[in-house]
Amino acid sequence: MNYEISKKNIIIDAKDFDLEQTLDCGQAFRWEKVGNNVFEGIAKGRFLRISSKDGKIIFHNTSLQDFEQIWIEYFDLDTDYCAIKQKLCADKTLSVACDYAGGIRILRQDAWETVCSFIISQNNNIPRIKGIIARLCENFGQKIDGGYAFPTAQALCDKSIEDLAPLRAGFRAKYIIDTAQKFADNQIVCDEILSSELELARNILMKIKGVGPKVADCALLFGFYKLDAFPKDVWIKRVMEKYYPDGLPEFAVEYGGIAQQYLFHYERMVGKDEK
DNA sequence: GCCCAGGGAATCG
DNA sequence: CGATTCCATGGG
Repeated sequence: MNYEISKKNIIIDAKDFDLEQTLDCGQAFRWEKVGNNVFEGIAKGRFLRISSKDGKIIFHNTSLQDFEQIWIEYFDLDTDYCAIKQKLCADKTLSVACDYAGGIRILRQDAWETVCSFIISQNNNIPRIKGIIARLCENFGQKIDGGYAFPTAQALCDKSIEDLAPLRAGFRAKYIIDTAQKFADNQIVCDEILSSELELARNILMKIKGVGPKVADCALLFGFYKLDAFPKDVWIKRVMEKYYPDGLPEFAVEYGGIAQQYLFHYERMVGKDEK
């Protein structure tokens, strides 16, 4: 990973990395756009301000240690997205979709945080999901420099539905508590899921109340880095009927999750363009 | 199989 | 403006 250090900032090439596409695409819910090409958020218990300018990405006020130990992994900077895109773009539709959304990177987020977040995401919209998660962190997360960390499973496992009332999470509150208990007492072991193949990993996660196929696949893609996980929401179901009635082309399956992201945003952009 | 849960955003009339 | 629709999952 090539970088340069300028004052307290770390700067990299923004090749295959669009901040807005990556941070505002519904894979993570704790990033806020605070200006043109400037985002702030908290991940892995750290606050970060990150911006882009003139083909560069700038990690503000970041130590080399945090960059190397946290952010390279989180933003998946050692993965060659150019090569993956080349593979996927052999398909015509994917090639067009890639032109719209080719700057998306799949973040390597915390597994527990991701499962919990996508349970909250079910039957819900992004602004409200962000609100519930923000209140979850403020109420139960550790105070850190710049905000609140995502609460641990241990911090939530002994809570009642009434305790979670301030979140206004609705019927999802009971699922959050059930999930926290399963993570806290090792009924769910992240390492087992990480080392399992997609189908098995899915079945493990779906033992959690509130985790169906869609939530499981989102968690596996965004929290367990299973790039072949292919979450099917209503948008993607439409895309599949329209372009791939017989399924994704075989060569795209191993990177199905990345393809899903390109197609998802392509379809939504086209919808907006038509208006 | 069908309806509902709990809520706010988006869209419609 | 108010009314309606949307959304993923589990339980009755």
